[in-house]
Amino acid sequence: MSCLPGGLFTFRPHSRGASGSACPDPAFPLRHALTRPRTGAAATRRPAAAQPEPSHMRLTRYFLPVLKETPAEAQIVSHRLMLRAGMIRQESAGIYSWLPLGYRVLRRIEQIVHEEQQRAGAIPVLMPTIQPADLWRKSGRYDDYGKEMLRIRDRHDREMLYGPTNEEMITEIFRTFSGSYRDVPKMLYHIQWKFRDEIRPRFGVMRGREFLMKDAYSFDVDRDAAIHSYNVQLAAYLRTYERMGISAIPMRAETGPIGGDHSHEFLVLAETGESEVHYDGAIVQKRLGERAVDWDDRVQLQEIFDEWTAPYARTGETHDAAKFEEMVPEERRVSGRGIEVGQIFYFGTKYSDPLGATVTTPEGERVPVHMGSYGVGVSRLVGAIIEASHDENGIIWPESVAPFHVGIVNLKQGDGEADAACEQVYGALKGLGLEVLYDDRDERAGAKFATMDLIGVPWRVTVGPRGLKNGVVELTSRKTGESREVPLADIAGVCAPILDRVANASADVTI
RNA sequence: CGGAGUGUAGCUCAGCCUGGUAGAGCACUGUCUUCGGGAGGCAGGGGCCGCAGGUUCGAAUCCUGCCACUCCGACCA
Repeated sequence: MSCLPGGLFTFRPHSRGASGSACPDPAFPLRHALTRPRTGAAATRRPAAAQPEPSHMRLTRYFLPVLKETPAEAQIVSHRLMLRAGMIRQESAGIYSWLPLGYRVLRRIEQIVHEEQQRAGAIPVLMPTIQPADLWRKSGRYDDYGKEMLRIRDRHDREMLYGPTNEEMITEIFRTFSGSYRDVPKMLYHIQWKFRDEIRPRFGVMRGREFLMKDAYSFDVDRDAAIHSYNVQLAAYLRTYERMGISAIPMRAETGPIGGDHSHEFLVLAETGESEVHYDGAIVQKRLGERAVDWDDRVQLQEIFDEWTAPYARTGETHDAAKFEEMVPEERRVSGRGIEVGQIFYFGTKYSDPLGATVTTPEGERVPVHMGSYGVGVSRLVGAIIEASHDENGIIWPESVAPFHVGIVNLKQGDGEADAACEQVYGALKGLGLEVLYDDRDERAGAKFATMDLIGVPWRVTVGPRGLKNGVVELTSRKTGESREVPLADIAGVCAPILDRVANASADVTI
């Protein structure tokens, strides 16, 4: 069996249709907005004056090929909505182009993963997509991997492959440059495109052949140290998913030949999920929130691990009905479906042994390093978030991953007063540092509303003659549908909290 | 890889059974009327009917082969 990230994230839907669960958005920003002081990093880190003006934030200049009708091939809701919202285009079975809107979301998710990995102490690298076959012969996996591995030959007839995962390569990198206990602990990660030649790709980006994935690898001198690295990644994942506005529950996973309880899959609850899940309903409410984490504190990280793994939460594979009933009071027992969006794994010396990745201990003994690997399905998350957060009109993006924070709908394009008011709102929101999509097309109101709903922009400012007569515009939440009139001059103040929330958890790191 | 389908305009599809030189809606262009939830009229543009053979006076239509895509299964585990 495969215990490796390369074997993760297959997807099989259970049912079609309605939305599942996403974390509720943070509080509606309208209340108290005018009196609430600006807080957080955003106010200082994004000087408005330094913002260039990308012209593509006006819809007439953007590339947003939305479809009114649903393409025939899309079976599940996230696939349908990604096609309709002009996020992706299929180029071959399981292979997609990311169009501007989809690319924006993908980059946002990727950025959050980068920030949280680095916050937790992992170091970014980038390994190639193409690998030599010899490396895989060394680990013995070249023949094991089968037809899922895309094998190619270069002009000199050398055997190469498009990487389905990178354990071999990262282990070689570590082995080459590290030899002492002083060189550990180390945690390296990369976000790279991978290819698995699935027999039957389906469900859009949820189970493509080419997919973007974060893989982190930890190197430690012994098991205890490796378990700490594992706990660090678990906490980092909790932060990562919370920032994306989704609830991904760590569930005990199969550990294969290594044994122990150190593999967890993170599942987003959604009715269309591929995995059967059983869990203590109380865990859904748990939040790491703004808890200060000392990433070197083994005790604290162990406590976080214990806190999140104590409640019963398992997939169908590891489910134990008797234990479930014993551990969880009946009213909190929940069974449903989930989409796997990450997996963390401690695998000891499985690769360091055959590949000879050792360090010398203070006592002069050469020992193989203890490793773990930690995957996040970056491109898959785009689909998973949509599965967990949509309605009959389209996508409902959590603020943190939304392609645009605010959309402006001009109800009477070409009308001097409406145009001027839109420009004023547009300028004010951009000035804050928010990313704004201004629908300046000469379209009817209904078409503009439908587009904004479909692409899931979390906040919409509606500007029309009716409101302007009273000097107000309308601010509407995509998620709740709740609206409120805002004096034109106050729009920036009212929207400021959005930026605070979005930038709130953003770490001071660069790639 | 087994089974079942589908390839016709940018998208959703009809036409194929029963061969006679290609259609609708949406989208697009122009125009008029509309204008707070995907409006309506008029006038236009757009297709080597997946590819290659074959049958026929004549093929989108019938036959053969190939290719691509989709669905079910197996696979992922």
